[in-house]
Amino acid sequence: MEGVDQVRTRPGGRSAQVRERVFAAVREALEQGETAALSIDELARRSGIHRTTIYRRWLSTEGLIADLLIALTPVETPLPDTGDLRRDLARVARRVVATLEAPISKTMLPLIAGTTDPRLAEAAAGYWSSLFAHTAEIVRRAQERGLATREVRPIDAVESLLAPIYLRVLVTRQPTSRAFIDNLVTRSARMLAPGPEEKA
Amino acid sequence: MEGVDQVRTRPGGRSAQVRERVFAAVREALEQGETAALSIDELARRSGIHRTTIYRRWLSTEGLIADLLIALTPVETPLPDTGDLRRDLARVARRVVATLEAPISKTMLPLIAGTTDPRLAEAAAGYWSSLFAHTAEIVRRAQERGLATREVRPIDAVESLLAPIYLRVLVTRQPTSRAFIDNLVTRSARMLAPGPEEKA
Amino acid sequence: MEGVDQVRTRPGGRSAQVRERVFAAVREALEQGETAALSIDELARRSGIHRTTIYRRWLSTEGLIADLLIALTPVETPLPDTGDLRRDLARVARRVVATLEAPISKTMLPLIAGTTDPRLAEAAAGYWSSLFAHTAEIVRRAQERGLATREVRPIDAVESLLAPIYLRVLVTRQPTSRAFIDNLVTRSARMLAPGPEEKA
Amino acid sequence: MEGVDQVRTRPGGRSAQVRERVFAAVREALEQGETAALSIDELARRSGIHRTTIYRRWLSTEGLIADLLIALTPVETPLPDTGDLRRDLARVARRVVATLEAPISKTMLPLIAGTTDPRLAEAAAGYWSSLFAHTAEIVRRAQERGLATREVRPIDAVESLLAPIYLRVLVTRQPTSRAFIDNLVTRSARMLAPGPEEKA
DNA sequence: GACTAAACGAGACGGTACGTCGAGTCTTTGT
DNA sequence: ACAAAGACTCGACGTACCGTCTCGTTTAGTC
Repeated sequence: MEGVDQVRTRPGGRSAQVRERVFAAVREALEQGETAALSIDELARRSGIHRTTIYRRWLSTEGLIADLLIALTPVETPLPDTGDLRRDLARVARRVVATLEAPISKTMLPLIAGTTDPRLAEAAAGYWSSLFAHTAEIVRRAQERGLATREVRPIDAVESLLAPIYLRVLVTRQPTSRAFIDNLVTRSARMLAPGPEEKA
Repeated sequence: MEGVDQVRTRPGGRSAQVRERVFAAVREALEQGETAALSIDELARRSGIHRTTIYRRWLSTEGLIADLLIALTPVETPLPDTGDLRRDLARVARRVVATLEAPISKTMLPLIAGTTDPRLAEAAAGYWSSLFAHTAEIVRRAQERGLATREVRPIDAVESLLAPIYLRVLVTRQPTSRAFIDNLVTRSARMLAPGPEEKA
Repeated sequence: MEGVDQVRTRPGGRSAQVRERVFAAVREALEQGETAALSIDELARRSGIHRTTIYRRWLSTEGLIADLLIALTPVETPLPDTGDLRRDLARVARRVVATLEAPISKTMLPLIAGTTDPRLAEAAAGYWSSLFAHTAEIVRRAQERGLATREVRPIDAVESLLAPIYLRVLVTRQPTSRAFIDNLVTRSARMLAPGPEEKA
Repeated sequence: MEGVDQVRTRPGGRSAQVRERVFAAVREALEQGETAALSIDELARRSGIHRTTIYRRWLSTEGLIADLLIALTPVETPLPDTGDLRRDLARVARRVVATLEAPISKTMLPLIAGTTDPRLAEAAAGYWSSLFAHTAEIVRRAQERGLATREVRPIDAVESLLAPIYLRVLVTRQPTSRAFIDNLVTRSARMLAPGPEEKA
């Protein structure tokens, strides 16, 4: 789980430091939303690491970001478990909104959406499958408690809950207001409502 | 409905022809998925229109695409109306999948997702709000027939139906298979299921 | 006779000035013998003209030097005509030595010797054929006066006179002393001595 | 007199093998006329010897070539001695032409002409002084037989004979045709023709 | 039908970034 | 302890596209 540069044979010392300094420059650029600062030239300038070194290790900006993304892969943050499915869903949805509105995501998402680099695409796919699978636990618990239908797979429910958020942020650029989230949770709750025969 | 080049004082003749030839080049590039061919230089080469002329009229690639996107705004295609909500939703979903999988969308979507150009963002927002509002008619009809709850706004139902498709195409790059669509429609149908008191 | 950029359509304007400033930088570098300063990057720095502009106009250092060389092509300097062939030859030889010992030649000759660029090779060939043809006049006059044999072509005589100078400067790096020149002239004089039957 | 790599402390072992493998790579590059293959990187690649090793032993490409040139210093090839000075001169001239036209010379000569490395310059100077001194024997014999004047030093005669060949190959890039050689020999013969008083 | 102003064609320029290559230095590793 | 391996800095290469500029040339619409 070392990222793309598997060949890292000399973990101690200069190489590791190079890696860190370049990553720092990338993070800085992402946080500031300065897409232009993600050019290799500019990253080299900011990190103090020479252009050719970056090329040698990562080949391209996208490889670099893929590598970084892997490091960012969501630590298994504890899920809300209030006993109330709606409340749990709302918390998760708000958390995702907060994440997507954060500068680093605002910058990164379009990059991921637009890339043709397989490494970056794969890293991103991994990120989301991991996030969704983890979050699905909420629905699974609700199913076990008889609070959610078993006719919808937990991971699909999560997809339906979160997809509209991504749509608004990435595509239609509509606001992700409080009211929108509430509405979204209501819809998910309806989708997950147990049928009459499941209530027993 | 003049597009971005409001300054167009001489609609007839050469100017119009210039506009068409450049648009044709843009469309061609989009269809071939050749992002590189969307550079002003390459468009100039392909269209036979001089670089400076393109700059004068559109200022940038994004302005150009915004202008084109406006022209592409969905003609009000007839909606399916089979009397069966599930079937109608499935048809719409499949149609959207087909559109998004088409080369021109595959190329354009990331551009839209990634742009910072307000004109392009606005043109895109207009495109989708128009598409969604139009499609919502299906749900509205179902509500009138008592086949769908009135507790979910038609436009929100459409959002929930289509958002996962965009998510998969743009972000997670999961397949948009037949099974996925079926599953999606099932979820939407559950969301729209009339409550017991609505059935009367 | 405008050098390589025959297309120069705007002689009075910026283009002409660009040309001059770059040439000045090249001349400066040649005179200082700083081969490294003949890199496009360094010439751009010194001339204040942008790298890409130089590439556009000359494609490479060698094209540039070829262009410059054409401009340097020997103005038809007056030839010595003392009535004494030996003395005339000596003067020409010394003049060539002086030219070759000048910093600009010292830098340029190896470039010409080493180039694979056809334009530079051609420009150089032109330079020398012109120089030799011009110088041959001395021998021609001597022939007319009966002071030199007609069995050696004037241009060959010049070649034999001057070639050892080039050999020493370029290849063997032996000194081109006064004594060497005298010796050289003696040899040429012997080569050109009229046969008994020509003396009449 | 082992060349530049004075550091060679272990003549029989690995060091000697390294030397040979690198030399082989240099020779190969010279013969193929691939100047680019004379870079340290490429030589390392071809020879299988590590870059740093080459740096340690020779410091630069030029040192390496100087070292090699010393090894190539002309074995004392037997001189023609037909009793006919003209014929002998012609044979020598043709042999030199053949040498210079050989790929290895074509590649090496410009390097020598252009170098600023004193070791390489010295090695080259040694090569030519040895070649010329050796060849001068032809003229010396002719003098002893009364077939050539004593007023021209043998080594100078050789210089006059061969210099035009170098001039054409290196500088003016004129052809070194059969006719040219004949003409050249004629001129040298005239230069060496004994005076009336020497004929006795 | 000639005139005028907008639009277009042409092409040079300065500028940023690209990705690559070779030179030469310095560090880590293995023996 | 030392040489091999290799990661690093540095700078040049040649190219692509950007956006700007100055000219000169159509051409559309008007008087």
